[in-house]
Amino acid sequence: MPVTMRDVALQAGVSIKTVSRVVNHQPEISDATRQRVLAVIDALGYRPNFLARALVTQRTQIIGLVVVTLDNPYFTDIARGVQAAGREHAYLTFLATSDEDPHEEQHILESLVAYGADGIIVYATSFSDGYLAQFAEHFRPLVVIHGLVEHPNISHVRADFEGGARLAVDYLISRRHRAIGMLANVESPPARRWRERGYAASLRAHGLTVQPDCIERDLAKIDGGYAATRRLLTRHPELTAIFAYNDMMAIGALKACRELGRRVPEDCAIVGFDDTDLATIVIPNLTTVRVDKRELGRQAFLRLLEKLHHPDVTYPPLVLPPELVIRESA
Amino acid sequence: MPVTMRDVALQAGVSIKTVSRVVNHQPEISDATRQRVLAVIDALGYRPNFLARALVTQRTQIIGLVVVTLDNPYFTDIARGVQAAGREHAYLTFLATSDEDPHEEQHILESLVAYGADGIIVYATSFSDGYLAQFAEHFRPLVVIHGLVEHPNISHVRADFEGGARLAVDYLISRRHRAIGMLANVESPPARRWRERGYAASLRAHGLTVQPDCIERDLAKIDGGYAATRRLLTRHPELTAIFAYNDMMAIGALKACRELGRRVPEDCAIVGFDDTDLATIVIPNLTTVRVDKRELGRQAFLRLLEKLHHPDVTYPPLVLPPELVIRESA
DNA sequence: TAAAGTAATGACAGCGTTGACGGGAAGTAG
DNA sequence: CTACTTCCCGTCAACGCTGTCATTACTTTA
Repeated sequence: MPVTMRDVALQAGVSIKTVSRVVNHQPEISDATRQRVLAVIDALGYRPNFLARALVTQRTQIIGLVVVTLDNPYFTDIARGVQAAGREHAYLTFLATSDEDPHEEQHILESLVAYGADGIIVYATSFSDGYLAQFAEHFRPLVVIHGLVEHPNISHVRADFEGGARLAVDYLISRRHRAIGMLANVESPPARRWRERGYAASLRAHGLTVQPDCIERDLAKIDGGYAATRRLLTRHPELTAIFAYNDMMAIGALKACRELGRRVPEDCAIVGFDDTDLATIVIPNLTTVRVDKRELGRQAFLRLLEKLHHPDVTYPPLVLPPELVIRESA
Repeated sequence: MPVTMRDVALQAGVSIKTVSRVVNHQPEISDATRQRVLAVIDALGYRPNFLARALVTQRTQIIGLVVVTLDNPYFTDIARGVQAAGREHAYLTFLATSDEDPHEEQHILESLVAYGADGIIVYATSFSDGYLAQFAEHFRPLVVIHGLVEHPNISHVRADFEGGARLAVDYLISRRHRAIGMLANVESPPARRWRERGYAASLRAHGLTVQPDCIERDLAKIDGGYAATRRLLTRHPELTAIFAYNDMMAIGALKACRELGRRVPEDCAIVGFDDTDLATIVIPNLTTVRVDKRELGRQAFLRLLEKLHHPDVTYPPLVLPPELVIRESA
């Protein structure tokens, strides 16, 4: 059914190779035959078969992007950054989500290599660290966003979460808050608790003591933020401010405060993280730490491209600086 | 670098075909050789090359899903539905966004067929209608969500937008609203104005006149909803209710009302559409028309699967019934 | 005028896999 | 003991394309 080069070649009275040359814009061909072949291609509706091409060239011009979930606009923004950058360099981005299922994540990675993706960008989840190390062993260019695994095949890109957290907490302290709680992600293993380290560092830097039970953990979603805030505020009613793991949790906190009759920011200031689009649709608008998500995605792609062209060169991790965005919630 | 079947075959002392049989779980093989081959596969870290396989079998087990944007959670939910259903049937879903660029959308479709996607699911945009018709001509199974083009290669899945709109407006009328405005999508060509038809039908059914300039158009985003509402409410201060094209526009309307000093729902009731996750994070929570987005995605995939197995059978469009969700904004 | 390009095309092999078919060994039946 | 199965495995071609090299037909240069 599908039209192949052979069909075109037969019809145009040239060799398959000549058709190939036309399709690939190779110069060593006369204008006359080029036109003739082009005409036949058009008439027959020929489309090159990338699979076959990829099989021989060993390059697919496809890169894979694996993220945990698309629920959080944070990830869709990153995806957009990657896709846009990829597009500019004639790469097609294959976006796949594991839906928080580590098993599925593995499956996706395997499929990606089986289909010959030229490179892969992974947003690291707590689950994948161990697996990634071993995966990098048998796979080519890999860029990990917010990853921890050191490996020559892996390039790293991240935002300075710790610095961002300091920004947030410093600000709260500058606004005379002394009892500041934190909403953390239960799923973060110790090594990934950058925000918590920033939170603690800021408190200490201002002579405040860090109380571990002022950090409440839950899923990094709206519901998790809601539940965590209720628990935190019942245990520590004296808190006047909360620093949240991300905007999702901050929004949950907002909801909890409303239910508990605490005005935001008067009775309880709230600072989020990521500066997703959600930050400006809730009331009060979220004061939050902005991460340039598109840039993160873009840089991830560029790093990948770099690795694609120069497989042996190793770059230091790229770290993007976050920025505090002051709005209404704190 | 990559390990091929040939390598495994050599190492195991069997033919390539035998390795192939093991990899594909074919029965006609003795347990002894199977174990031996398996051992070598493991030792060498062999991974089958899907590209090569696809080239000969003419099936990739990949389906493409093309949506306009991932900004609106509406689309990510649909994507999840498709991916989940695909997973169950051993299909990998390739999600691609055109970012509202019709040219890019075309490019994506072409790439998808070039890479041999077994089928494609497209969420129709106003731009693609004409192109899709012609595309369907030279491409196999295609499922279009909310599409209009009739073609034997195309299956249709949609939600009953018109019915949903009637639900919303009927409800507003039952709450004694008589002056009801609507926020519409500028980009919808007449044929796709299901919601507007539902809106008009409901008004008429209740003996109310439809005033065309009570329908204000803008981009179907938060900002668009905001701007449209400001225009609408200055032109028609008498309106006591607004039916919005989707939740995004409804959220924009919420913001506009707040700025204009109109309380929601007391001074101006607002009904959204889609029931995305955003509906419950804004204040007041959005009364909206629920569309089962995951189910929409799931059904789209199932339709595709059906077409894959029985290319000639044609099914009538599948239409999902929406449902009114009453919350706080109306 | 012969030697040496140069430009345009074709022949051929191979990318890694599978489908179709073939054949030998072992088992079963007559 | 022959004939017919069944089981296991191998050979070969092909999927649609590109890289390499050979070939032909002209030019150009000394």
